[in-house]
Amino acid sequence: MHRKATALDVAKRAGVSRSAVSLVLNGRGDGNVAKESQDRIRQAAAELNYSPNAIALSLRNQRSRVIGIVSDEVVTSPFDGNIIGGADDVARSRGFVTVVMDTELDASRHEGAVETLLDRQVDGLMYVTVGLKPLDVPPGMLRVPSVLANCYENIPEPRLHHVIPDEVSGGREATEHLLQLGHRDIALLAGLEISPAAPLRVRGYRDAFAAAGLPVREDLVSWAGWDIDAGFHGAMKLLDGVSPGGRPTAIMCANDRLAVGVVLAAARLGLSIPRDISVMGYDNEFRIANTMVPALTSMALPLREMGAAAMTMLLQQIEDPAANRAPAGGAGGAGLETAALETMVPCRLMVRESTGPVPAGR
Amino acid sequence: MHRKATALDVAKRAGVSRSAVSLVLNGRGDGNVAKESQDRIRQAAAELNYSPNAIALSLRNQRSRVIGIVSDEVVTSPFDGNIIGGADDVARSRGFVTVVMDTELDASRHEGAVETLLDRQVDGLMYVTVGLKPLDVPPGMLRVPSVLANCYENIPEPRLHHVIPDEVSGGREATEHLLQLGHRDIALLAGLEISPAAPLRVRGYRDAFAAAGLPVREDLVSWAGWDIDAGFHGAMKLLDGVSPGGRPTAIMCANDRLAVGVVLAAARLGLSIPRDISVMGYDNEFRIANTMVPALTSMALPLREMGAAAMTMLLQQIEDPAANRAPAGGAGGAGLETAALETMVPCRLMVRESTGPVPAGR
DNA sequence: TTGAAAGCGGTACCAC
DNA sequence: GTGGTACCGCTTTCAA
Repeated sequence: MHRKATALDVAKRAGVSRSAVSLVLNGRGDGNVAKESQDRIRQAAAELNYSPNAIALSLRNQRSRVIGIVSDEVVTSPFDGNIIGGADDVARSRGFVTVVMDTELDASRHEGAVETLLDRQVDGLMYVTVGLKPLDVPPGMLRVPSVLANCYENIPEPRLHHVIPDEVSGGREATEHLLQLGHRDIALLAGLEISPAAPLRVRGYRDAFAAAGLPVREDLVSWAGWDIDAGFHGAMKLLDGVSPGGRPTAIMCANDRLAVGVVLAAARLGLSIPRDISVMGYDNEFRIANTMVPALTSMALPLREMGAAAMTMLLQQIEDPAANRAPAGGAGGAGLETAALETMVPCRLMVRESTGPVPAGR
Repeated sequence: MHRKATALDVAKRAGVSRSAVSLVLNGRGDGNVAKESQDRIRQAAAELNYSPNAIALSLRNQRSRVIGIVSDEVVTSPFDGNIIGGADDVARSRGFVTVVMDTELDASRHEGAVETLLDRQVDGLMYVTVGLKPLDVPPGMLRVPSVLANCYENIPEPRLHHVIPDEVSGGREATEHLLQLGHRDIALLAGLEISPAAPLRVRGYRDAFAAAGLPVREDLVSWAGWDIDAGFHGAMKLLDGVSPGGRPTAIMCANDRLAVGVVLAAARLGLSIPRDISVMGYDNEFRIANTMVPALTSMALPLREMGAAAMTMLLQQIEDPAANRAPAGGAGGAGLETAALETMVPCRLMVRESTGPVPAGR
């Protein structure tokens, strides 16, 4: 439990000055320090297990090579953690480390988390949410390079870049998958209307029908909720007591949990999936979609890609401050700043066993 | 986007010295600084929006009031995030902040994460895992106060305190719940034998039978796995084609996902839950156990309590270095160190709708 | 080729 | 009651 070795300890052991240690260990030894001294320094450092004090470095260099990630509940909820995984991959590959602070959905803590991180000299900030949502950006985020992942500024002139999934085409491609299988009576359990993602997925559903020149059966579209029981009851309403000819041949769900409920309802009713009815999920939740019986066809959110894209933009801003930020309402701008970018990452269709051709005769 | 105000800026504006600023803003003004100066200092600080640079503070004070949390995959997996939530609650209430680093199950990154945190002067470290498991403690953790949550040192003389759930009594109480409902033929889908938690839950199951003076039907116990499909196939094996009199009246599952599979299988077979058969989950997974149809009776892991308990022990060590750490193999010990403690937190039974009395005639 | 010294932003001790 | 100054660990400039 000894004090950690400092550069001075290394210098003493090698019989040189602190400056020499600094130069050598930062690769600027050649031309400045004698070869012999270099070897002694490196050896002393190894023997003492020396690594520089990152705090002192940050203070001196005014940058920390740390990226702060603030999240509403990515750590504590079961969802969307891979955004952070993807972001961290990119950060590490470029010599940065990420630290995460979770505010457990308490909006009053967002700003404090940002200030805490700022006081510790983070070089950049990333805000990540569970589920697509608008965000009131904590003011501190405007003081350093920052990006948003899975959320966006809900104002006319956004100031920060953001990366979100392309929910409309996700919804459209999911629907197209079913249309291609011959389905026409495709019910939609649409999540909750007040959530930002759900209406976009519904729009994609409508777009697919429109592009195919087919009408949407409005009686088959409902705002169900997001959970297993909502899927169950939604499916019962669609299927229970309805004649085989009258019921939908496919049910598209706004997430996998709804789909679990649908599959459960179908089982209760003695309906076989996908023979009697196809079921489509959304989110491709790990260890749910792929382990259901039958395994769920689902639309995967590009979580890791989103995190990676957001981190890439952030590091770009940090390392090339010229390409920095959008005009902040016009006042004080240097005039050369670029507008805030919206990056939409496409979703990926995962075809599994819960979808199949439309039953004969339909 | 100006440089942040420093104590010197405040001092100039208030017409005093840096020392005065420091004293006043740290509450030691009275008796040292004139009331008038105090007011001017406070006002200047407010006007400049001054907050001290945490990096400089850490360097000066040799402590940061930051707790580093390293995890194998709590951030990026769907599980056990509430351990961190509970830990963070306690840390914040005592004026510390937590930062989390997730290594995504890559053991080669554990040590690097610890060193990174150590280089940033964290005052303490906590290691958190998804699922109970043994841990090779990264050596760096022995250099500052540290605790383990949901994991433990698998060696004869552990050096760090750890907090884990009481899986044996969890398994026992779950089984007792079913026994009390009159069940005797209770199947067990036991997870995976190689995972540390599963055998403990099984032991609890056996303990409950033993305490009741009842025999365990070994043909009903199987290592199924952890996922929905495993639960489904396990249940089919127990129920499909078996006469009503020959099948178990209850199925206890080592987690909720298995239970989902069991419910699904029962639905396929036209069996009603809990009328024909009771199903018991484990973990009380949020938005799975409580939203299943029927809602699952489950054994809740005390995640928040575990995190809170671990953080409480950690802060205790930090603030009272006397009560510091267990003997590290005997060498160099000062003789007064306490042994590493194991804290077991009880699980909580959540009774819902998937369990009921044993069917008449059984 | 090397070492001395300044400074990053604070705190705390010590003269005045 | 006040301000000067050393120091935390490191990098960088400059003089020797």
